[in-house]
Amino acid sequence: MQSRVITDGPSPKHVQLREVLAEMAAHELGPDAAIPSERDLMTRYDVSRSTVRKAIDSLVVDGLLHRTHGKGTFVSRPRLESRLHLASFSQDMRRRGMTPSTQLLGVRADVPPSDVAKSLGLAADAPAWRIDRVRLADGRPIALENGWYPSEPLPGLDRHDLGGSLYEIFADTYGLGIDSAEQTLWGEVADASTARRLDAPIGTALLVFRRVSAADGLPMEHVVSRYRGDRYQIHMSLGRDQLGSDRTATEGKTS
Amino acid sequence: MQSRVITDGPSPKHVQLREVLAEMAAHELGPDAAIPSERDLMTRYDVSRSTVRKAIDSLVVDGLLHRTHGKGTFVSRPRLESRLHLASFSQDMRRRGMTPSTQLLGVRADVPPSDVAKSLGLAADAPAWRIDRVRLADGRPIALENGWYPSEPLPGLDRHDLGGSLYEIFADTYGLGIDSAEQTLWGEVADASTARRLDAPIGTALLVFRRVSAADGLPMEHVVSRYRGDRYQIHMSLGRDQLGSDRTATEGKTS
DNA sequence: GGTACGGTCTGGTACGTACCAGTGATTCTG
DNA sequence: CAGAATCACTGGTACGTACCAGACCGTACC
Repeated sequence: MQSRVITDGPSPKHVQLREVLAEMAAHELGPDAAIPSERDLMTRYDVSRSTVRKAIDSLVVDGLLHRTHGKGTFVSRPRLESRLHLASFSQDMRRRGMTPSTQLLGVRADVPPSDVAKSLGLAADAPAWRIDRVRLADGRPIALENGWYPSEPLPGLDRHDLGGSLYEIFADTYGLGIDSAEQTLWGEVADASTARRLDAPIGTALLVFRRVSAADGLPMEHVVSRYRGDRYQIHMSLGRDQLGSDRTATEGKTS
Repeated sequence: MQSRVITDGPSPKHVQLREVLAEMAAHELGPDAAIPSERDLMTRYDVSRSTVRKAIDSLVVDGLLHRTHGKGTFVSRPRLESRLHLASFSQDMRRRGMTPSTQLLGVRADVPPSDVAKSLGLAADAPAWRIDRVRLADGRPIALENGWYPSEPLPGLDRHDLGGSLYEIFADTYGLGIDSAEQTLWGEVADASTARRLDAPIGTALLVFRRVSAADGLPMEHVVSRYRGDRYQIHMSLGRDQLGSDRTATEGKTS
């Protein structure tokens, strides 16, 4: 077989070589097979070793190849990456055959703490809605939510029924569809007031989510949710797909 | 401030430079700030430009820096579009500019508990490898791993260096590429022995992952990892892709 | 037979050089 | 003064060289 020629052209040589090698790895060679040595490749394609190494480097970073010092460079088996698919609280609960409900603790307009204001892109003294809720499944408390929502794009939010999905209210009443979010998850231990709200002992393990959601690039929500670690689990499947694009499903689960 | 000197030493120069730059980016500089130019760095640290570029390359790959042709190289704001790799403890730590390490607590062949045996598809009295490890970042304990691995497909596993990625050993030595996993996450509170291993107070909040991984449909791993909830966070970025199908990227993070 | 030693593959590190290609401020020119 | 040309930066590509270090194999030696 004669090798494709690498030339000075529209794309850099190392990119062309990369494509040649990726093609070779995917078709002519199988997983665990060795690709030609670097010195072999440089004569075969008439490029320098650094160009060969750069091409291989990028394939190694992408997980297509892996190197072993002294032995060679080999085709990797497709590696694992994951993307998560997240469902809403209500959806999760219903999927588990449980009935979700919400207990509204309070709604009021207030000036949020500076970090919240910053997340929401608000001026330091701008007011926002503060909404505190307890989420329940089959009547048992699962999570405590402390949310802040900018008041300017959401006039009269406090006059709505806040016992259900806020996202539905945003979409139906204000025409604001939440389309992105940043979420951070960590562990915490319940303090006295949180424990009381969740009807749990002080010191109960909690899963804490902080989520900042946006509609059309505008932050609309800053919410911290504290889930009972003993009643709530997150489950995800990590599966292989194709190189660089894997998907997973995630579900909340109550026990 | 005088620059740390880069020398021929135990670790390659580009690795040393990488650490220096990661430190600089994280502390002296903030997001969007420019790092010194490549030619500046090569005189400042007395290394060649290719060494400088190699150090920067790896930080770019990890998302810490980004380059703009003609303008410079800049510190990235923590972006969250990178993907979660399943065996990514080390990579996640490095991405945060921390140095990962592993402390092996013990390896032995033993008969696993029935639930583990069931997960791994083993007979009730079949032996398996039990591997206990503490994962550290910058020398501080982050997670405690208790893993079980079937002994039949993994003969002599205890003779390998278990201070790094087990997945790499599986792939390189046994030709077993992990290609799927089921993972469950919940909250817990540290008991006495876990607390001791993690050098944390009893009652510390933990994030607990249970993962069952498989290669070619055969279960190869049952591992429970307990992360310190105060030092480890998971961050996910949720974006709407198509109607009704959200995608996310996830990465581990230490604080 | 077993061990030790080279030789020779492999990839890993590091140097230097040269030139190309964006970016943006300065300077020249009409 | 407005626009074009220039220049001094930045990173991007590509070359060549040299030597180090791990893996493997064959051979010479006990």
